[in-house]
Amino acid sequence: MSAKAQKKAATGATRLRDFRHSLPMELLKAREAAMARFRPLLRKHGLTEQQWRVLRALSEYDSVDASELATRSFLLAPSLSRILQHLESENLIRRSYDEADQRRLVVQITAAGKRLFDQVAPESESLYNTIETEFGTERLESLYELLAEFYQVLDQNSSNTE
Amino acid sequence: MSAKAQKKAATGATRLRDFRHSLPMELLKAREAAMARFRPLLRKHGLTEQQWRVLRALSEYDSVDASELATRSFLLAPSLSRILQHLESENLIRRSYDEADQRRLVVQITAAGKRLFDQVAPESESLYNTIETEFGTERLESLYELLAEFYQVLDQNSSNTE
DNA sequence: GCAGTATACTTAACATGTTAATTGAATTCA
DNA sequence: TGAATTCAATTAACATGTTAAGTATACTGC
Repeated sequence: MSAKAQKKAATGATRLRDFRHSLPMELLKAREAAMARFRPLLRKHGLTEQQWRVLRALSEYDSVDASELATRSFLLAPSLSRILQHLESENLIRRSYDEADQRRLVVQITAAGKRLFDQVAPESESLYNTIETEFGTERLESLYELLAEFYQVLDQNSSNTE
Repeated sequence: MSAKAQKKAATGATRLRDFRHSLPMELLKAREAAMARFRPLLRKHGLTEQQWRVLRALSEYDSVDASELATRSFLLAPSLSRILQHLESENLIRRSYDEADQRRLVVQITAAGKRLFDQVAPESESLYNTIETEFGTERLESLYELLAEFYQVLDQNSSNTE
C-alpha cells in the first residue's frame, strides 16, 4: 500500500471536531478562492493585494494619516510602514509629517498613483461582478451580512477582556 | 485642520463600490476576529497557526504524504516544506521517503507531537465553543454553509479556464 | 517646566505567502 | 531503453504577518 493517506482507526485519544469545521480555515479557503480571481490582475500591474488595498483607501482621500490608513486597509502598522516606503519609492504615494503633530505621518496618493488606480479599478470591478454573478447577488449579500455580524460580535466581546 | 481624514469630495473619477464591500477584506476581518481568540493559546505552546494546522491534520493519520498534508492543512508546498523542517527539528514530527516512490515525503506525528496536540486540542475546542455560543450555533452553521458554497462555486468555475 | 507617561511610527527578528527556478525521481513513448 | 516529459518536493527571492523593542514627539500633572 503506497502511503497516500492511511486514516487512523479511531483511538481513545483526543479528537477535535471534524477538520472540515475549522472556521479560520474555511474563511481562509473562501478568501483564497476570491483572491485567486484578483491576483493575476494585480500582478499584471505590479501590485500586491496589500498595496492595492492601500491605493484603494488612498483614492478616497486627499490625505490620510497612517493610523487611519492602517484601519481602512486592515494592515498592521509594521506592514503598512514597509508598504508605504515601497509605494513611495515608486512614486505612487507621497509621505510627509503633520505640522500640528510631528508624530503623525500624512499620506497622499500621487498623480501617478491615481492613474494606476484608475487603470486597475474598472478591471477589479469587473472581476467582482463576475463573482457576484456566479455566486448570486442574494447569497453574496447574506455572506457579507454574516461576516460583518461575526466579526462585530467577536471583536465586541474580545475588547471587554483586554 | 489636523489631517485626520479629509474625505475627498466626490469627483468624476473612478469610484469603486463602497469600500465596506470588499469581499476579500471582509473575509480577512472575520478570520482575524476568530484567530485573535486562538493565537494566545497557540503562542503559549510555541506554535504558529500553520504549525497547529499541520499537527491537527497529522493527528488524524498514521502517516500522510506531503501533498495530501498540504491539501488538508491548506498550505502551499513551500510553506509546508519549511514548516515540516521546523517541526522535525523540535521532534514533533518524523519525515521519511516512500519506498515505492522516492519522490514522496511521508510524514508522521511523533509521540511528543501527539502529546502536544492532546494538550492544546481541548483548550482549542473550548475556545471554539465559546465562539459558537457568542455567535449562535445556527448562524455559525449558516456561515459554514455559505463559505463552502462560495469557494466551491468559485473554485469550480476557476478550474475550467486554467 | 520637567519628569513620567502615552502616542505614532519604525525597526528588528522570525515565520509564512507567493511565484519562479531547481533538483531528483518516476513515467511515457517512440 | 533512453530522451523527453511529468511529477514531488525543495530552494530562492521578495513581500507581508506577528510580536517585541526602539525612537521621537506630544501630553499630563505636579
